[in-house]
Amino acid sequence: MLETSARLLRLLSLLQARRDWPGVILAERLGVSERTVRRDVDRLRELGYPVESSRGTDGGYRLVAGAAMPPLLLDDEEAVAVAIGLRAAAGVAGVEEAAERGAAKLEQVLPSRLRRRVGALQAYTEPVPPDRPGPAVDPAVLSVLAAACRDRERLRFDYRGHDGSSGVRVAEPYRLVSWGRRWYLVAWDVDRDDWRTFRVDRIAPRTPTGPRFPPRDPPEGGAAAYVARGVSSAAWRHRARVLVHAPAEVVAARINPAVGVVEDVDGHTCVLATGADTVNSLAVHLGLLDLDFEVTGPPELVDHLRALTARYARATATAAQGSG
Amino acid sequence: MLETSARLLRLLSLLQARRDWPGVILAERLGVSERTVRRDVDRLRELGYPVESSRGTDGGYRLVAGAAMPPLLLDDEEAVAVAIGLRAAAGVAGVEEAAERGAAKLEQVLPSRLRRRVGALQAYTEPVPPDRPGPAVDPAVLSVLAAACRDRERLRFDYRGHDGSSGVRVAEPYRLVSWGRRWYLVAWDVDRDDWRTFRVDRIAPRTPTGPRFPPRDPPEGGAAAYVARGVSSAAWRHRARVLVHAPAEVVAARINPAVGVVEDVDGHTCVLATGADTVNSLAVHLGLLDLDFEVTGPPELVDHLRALTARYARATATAAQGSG
DNA sequence: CACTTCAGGACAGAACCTGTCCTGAAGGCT
DNA sequence: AGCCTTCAGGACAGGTTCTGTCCTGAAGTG
Repeated sequence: MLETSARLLRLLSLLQARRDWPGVILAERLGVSERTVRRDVDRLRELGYPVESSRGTDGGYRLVAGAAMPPLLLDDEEAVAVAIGLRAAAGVAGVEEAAERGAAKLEQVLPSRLRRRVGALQAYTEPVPPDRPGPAVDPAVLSVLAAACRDRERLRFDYRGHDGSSGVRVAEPYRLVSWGRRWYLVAWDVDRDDWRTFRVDRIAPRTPTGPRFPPRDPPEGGAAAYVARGVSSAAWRHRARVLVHAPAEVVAARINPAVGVVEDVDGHTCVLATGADTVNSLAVHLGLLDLDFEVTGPPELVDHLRALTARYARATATAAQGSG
Repeated sequence: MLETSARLLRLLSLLQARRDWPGVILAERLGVSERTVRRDVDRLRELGYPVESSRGTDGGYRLVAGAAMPPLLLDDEEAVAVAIGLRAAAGVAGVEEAAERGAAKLEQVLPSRLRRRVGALQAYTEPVPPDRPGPAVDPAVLSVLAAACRDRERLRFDYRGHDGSSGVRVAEPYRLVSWGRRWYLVAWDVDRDDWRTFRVDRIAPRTPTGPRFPPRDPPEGGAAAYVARGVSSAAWRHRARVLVHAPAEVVAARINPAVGVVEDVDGHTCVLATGADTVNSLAVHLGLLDLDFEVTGPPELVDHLRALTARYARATATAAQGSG
């Protein structure tokens, strides 16, 4: 009977909406006998959607994850949220194609009143156009790498250099990190006996994975900070080591870890190793520290700081002297 | 027969995956007669999921949006994308609760191999914790406002001021804008005869909506820029009008529109009206212009610029004089 | 006009569904 | 241990639905 099919969907919906349902409540909600509810639960199970049950006080039924994705029964608000979210997911490396497909699938069936709401919510949610996407990353590769991280299994993979050459690397993976537009793998490079960061889009894993390895102390600050330091500094065209007249922890608290590394000197001064894409950015951002500092090099930074000093001096030359 | 239910879900899945299916192909895919396919299509229709059809060459069936959300049949990759997207959607004002519910619903049934993939993809996708959420916005209010914008219908609403008072406003809505953690409505205020920006969380719409109105020239630069100018400047604790020794278009090209307004003076100088939360930020960011400028007030800014100048001068005092 | 496709009735035969009634079993609390 | 809560599932009668086959009708397109 068609009502059987409809009821199965409603049952699935109820089971998705909340964890535990006693059979008698389900029978009330579905308008059938408890025996029929038990039959329906069996039907869901035969369809591949596992329904667990427990007896006794506070017993009941609950839907759990099985081997297959069941149909997703969403209410109006949730459907809107999924539509919004799929738009956002389209910008995430590794899932953009699936997100586009999912979005198309959803929009095809979204009731018009919900589609209007999605349109409203999406309007100007991201007023600045997203950066162009990074290199395509095969989701299967990400999956393999993620599993190796979790299971602490040694990896062997072909790794393409930026010059096009390729070599085999052996590594003990620690974490995957999404930074900016790219995915990175932070791993212990077995041959180099040190931590390394690998671009995921340059990795071609070899199978099978290798033997398991014991956990290792992670890089200082964790994988994200490690990648951030390596990636940002790699991108900088201008670098400097600046003596700051303040304790290291004060300086560290004022900067984003991606901006630089702070090294203590004598407890009340420290060195900030930092950089930027332009010498002006570098010079100006030092001002954001709001702390005294000294720069002795590189020469072009010194020159620019002197020019900036002169500009700031001219800026206030016509202002009244002193102030209340 | 249980197979009827299963087949309906498979049919729904096929119809969601692609636009047009001739009946004979569906019959092959589902392993039934074409007559049964027609019965199944009728069953979907009775369940509230409209299936359109067309006859003749290139005819076939397609699923369209109806009054209700059908079950969403996602493949593995799409399910991962939805899970990722719902996490992202949880940060969007107006849908965070529904997104959390949707995410919980999905994770409850996501097969474990997909859950691991979601975990991998989400790892460090947003290394910086999101700002605390803005005021709750009723999605129904957003929906009403969005519909009024689309249909160009005059609105009447109760509007709470920041001091708690409330008054009735009459406006011709133009756009909804999400800026930072809040939603804004940009509308023509009928009584004030000018554009205004309204905080959506302070709006209580009155029904019914009013008469339609003809389209009006939008605010300069569009609604988002309009909100950006108004909102950023409202938040600034320190403001300044700075004379910049460069043409207005050069200066405008170097700043984010949210940072300030540029007014031409004489073709080769202009005034930048800008601001920041701290006097140091204001002072330092003027340096990012990389252009000569003059500041005559306010006094605390002048003082700080002089202090900054002295700091920059000290910074290079020990460096070698001159450079190649 | 010919070919493509969907729409849907009629029929025989097969299969399924439901509510009722009942026994059995497991979990938790006293 | 006993009692109460819940799920598990068989047996049965009665009723309903489903399927494939066959067919006519209709609409769209070239």
